[in-house]
Amino acid sequence: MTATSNASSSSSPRRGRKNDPESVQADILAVATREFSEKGLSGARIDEIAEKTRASKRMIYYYFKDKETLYLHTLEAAYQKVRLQETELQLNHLAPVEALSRLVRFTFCHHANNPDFIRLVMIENIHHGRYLAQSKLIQSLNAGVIDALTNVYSRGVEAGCFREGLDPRELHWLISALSFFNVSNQHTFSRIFDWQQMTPENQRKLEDHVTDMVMRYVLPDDTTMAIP
Amino acid sequence: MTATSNASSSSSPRRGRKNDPESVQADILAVATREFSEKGLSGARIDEIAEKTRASKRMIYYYFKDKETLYLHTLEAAYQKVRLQETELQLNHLAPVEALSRLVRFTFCHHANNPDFIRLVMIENIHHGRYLAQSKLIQSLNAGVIDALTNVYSRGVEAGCFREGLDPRELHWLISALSFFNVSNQHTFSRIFDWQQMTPENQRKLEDHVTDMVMRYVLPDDTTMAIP
DNA sequence: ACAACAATGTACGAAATGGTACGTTCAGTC
DNA sequence: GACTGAACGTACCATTTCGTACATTGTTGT
Repeated sequence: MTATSNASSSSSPRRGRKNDPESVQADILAVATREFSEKGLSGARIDEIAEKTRASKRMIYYYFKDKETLYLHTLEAAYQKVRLQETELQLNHLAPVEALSRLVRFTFCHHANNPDFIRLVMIENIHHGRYLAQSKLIQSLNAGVIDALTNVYSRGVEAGCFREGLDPRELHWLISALSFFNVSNQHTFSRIFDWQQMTPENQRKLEDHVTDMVMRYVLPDDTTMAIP
Repeated sequence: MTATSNASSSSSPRRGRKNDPESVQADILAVATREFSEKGLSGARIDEIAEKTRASKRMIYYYFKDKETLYLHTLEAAYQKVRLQETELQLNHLAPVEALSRLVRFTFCHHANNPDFIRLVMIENIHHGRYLAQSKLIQSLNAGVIDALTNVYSRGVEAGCFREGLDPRELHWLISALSFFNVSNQHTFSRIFDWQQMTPENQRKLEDHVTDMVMRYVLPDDTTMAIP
């Protein structure tokens, strides 16, 4: 994210060059991400984004047309970044039980470490997913997650270590719900129940419990517990 | 919620009366609830609330001082309404397993039927729970939920039908997470995974799976499943 | 009946905010 | 080195939006 950066695949060093459009766009997007995720679509201020950017307000409209379009780009970039990290998980060469518990723990930690993304998704849900609906990009990005889980689950069923009859989409729904809620509702939950849930210790506990919960749900009824 | 309503304990019919402050306040609060839960704190417009109210904009500031104060009152009223419904559950005279599954199903359905409340909580979390922190009222309202669950759980442990070592607060966290996510993330989840999760049929399925999941988590390891 | 206070309507002010008009500089091309 | 289009800066406009000043009507106690 330094001054002489370069986006996309083609790397042009841009030594001593004054104009650097890619880096300007990336900078705007980075600032916009923080701003939108902090204040929401209606709460974010273009002027404030402009101030915090190396560029000027004029540039925001030059590259992104609209406040709404900028928001959409922000959302797309956030999903892209997240899904990129997810594909780095190699679950195929792990045994089903280890693969699933690893996936759960990864999702839990990943969400915890990307609160900006979580907040953007919350905000997008407040807007009834209207902007996400406009994005063909995001739709296509997310097929892989279900595929990976379907693979792990069916391997597990075949090996007899998972019970039959579960829908991978619903399984993903459960894992997402627990990992998402951990970040999304941390403030109200902490304050109401006077429980510092974001301390490293309590986060470790919650990660264990969430993993435990998913495994208990998937394992056959007669399995004795020993969750990785 | 008709014109001739009456707030608090003292009931004065207010026949043929022109001024009716209680009803005006209630009306403003009702409209504000819809508006804030739909658009958020920064997205909501006082002028729009005023238009949709029987009263005028002047009255909003007369009774509620601020946009922010109005929002806080809205939040408090929402919590109050919700917790009131929750206390109607009588779990004491049910066996632990039935009591817990009933609590889970109730929470799930309750959240599903009160999307406005869910959205207000989402919005409040976007604001880091700053307004909730100012409200002594809400803090005090919520102790009862944990108490009820603690009671059911410890009865279950004593009867040998629940396993030991679980924290009722964490249990409540898990139940809330699943029930909350079902509403809060319905839009992004439906669109991304092309799954109509809010159809009555899929809601019934999810309710069963959520209940199933909680019960499997709480029941001792050697229990054979037959979830109510 | 009348004072005193609560409740309400109308119109307006001041600041914030999304967006643009217009001009200037940079960098590659012939 | 002139030309062209992309990249960028500055100043500004129009509208929205929160909030209020001021006037008016209703209600209650004595």
